[in-house]
Amino acid sequence: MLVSLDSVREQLENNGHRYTQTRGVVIDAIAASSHGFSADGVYTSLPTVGRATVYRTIKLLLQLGVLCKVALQNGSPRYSMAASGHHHHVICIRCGSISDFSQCNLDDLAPRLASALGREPVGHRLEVYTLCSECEGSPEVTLVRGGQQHA
Amino acid sequence: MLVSLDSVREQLENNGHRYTQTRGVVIDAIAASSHGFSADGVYTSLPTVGRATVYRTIKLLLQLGVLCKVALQNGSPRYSMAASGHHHHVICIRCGSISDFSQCNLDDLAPRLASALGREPVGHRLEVYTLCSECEGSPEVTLVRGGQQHA
DNA sequence: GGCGGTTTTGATACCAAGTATCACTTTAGG
DNA sequence: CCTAAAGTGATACTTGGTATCAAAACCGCC
Ligand SMILES: [Mn+2]
Ligand SMILES: [Mn+2]
Ligand SMILES: [Zn+2]
Ligand SMILES: [Zn+2]
Repeated sequence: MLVSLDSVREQLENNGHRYTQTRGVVIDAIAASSHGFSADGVYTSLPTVGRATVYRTIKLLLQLGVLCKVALQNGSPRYSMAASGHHHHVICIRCGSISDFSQCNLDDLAPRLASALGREPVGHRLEVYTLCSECEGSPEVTLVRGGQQHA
Repeated sequence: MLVSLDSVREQLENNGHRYTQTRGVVIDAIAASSHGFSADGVYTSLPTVGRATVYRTIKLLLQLGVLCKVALQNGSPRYSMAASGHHHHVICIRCGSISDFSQCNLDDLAPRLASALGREPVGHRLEVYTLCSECEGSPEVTLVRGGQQHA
């Protein structure tokens, strides 16, 4: 929803990949997913698409920068549509929903680290865990396989 | 090496766990490991100890705060002895060696995020990837299964 | 529309990093 | 030494993902 499907198509085609029927199905499912979906969730929601294809498509979209891969606090991987530019993620410890942020003073983190460490960072990962506003009041919901999201 | 084995024993016993023969063997292996070891590496280095026990022991040491678990850039998990206090990790993208840092301006990160997000962070993970000084010059070494370390 | 080369797909098998079970062994303590 | 509790390890299972490879889809060209 939050990303133009046509732009994903362009991303694919501009990089020598085809926008096939099957990829369209997967991408539609991803676009309809909540932030913080699992690969297995996409797979089980699409009985017509093979497991390998779902994982391959997600990997491709990661390479193209269309998706972000993040880790829940327990390490379990989740995906969400990539915001443009460098950013990080806030992840709900209960429902696994993901939101982006970039407004903090992390832009100067890299140079600070460079001087502190005497080496150039070539990348970093920052994930912040919190209880999202939807989850704050509801003590019932538990994070389940596939990533439980709010109704 | 960098941590007192006796203190690990105390940690265990103070928390109602036994310092068994087997745990001693695993902990010795871990203490002798370089920073950034893999569970499987410990397992295969100890033919007398069962796989489940290696993983269980590592899990226990994580719970006790004796070990840190970090992720390589590709997501593969590695472990290292925990420094005391809140800190983060610098990970070599080539050899997987891990060092700690805490001196950056990340202490004020949490409150900044709290106000930026309107929610309290309950935790965060920051991992910085770099090429360690040992790896900087050597174009040969490749990161292999189990975590290739410097000789 | 049909051809043919390239890409993609999906079933299957496999791998990596663990966890659940459960009978057996250790251990601490009396 | 006996016993109850804790720990161990073989085995099977799970989750997340990749390698293979024959079959299917795609694309440009005629
Ligand atoms: Mn993102
Ligand atoms: Mn550490
Ligand atoms: Zn939530
Ligand atoms: Zn290195």
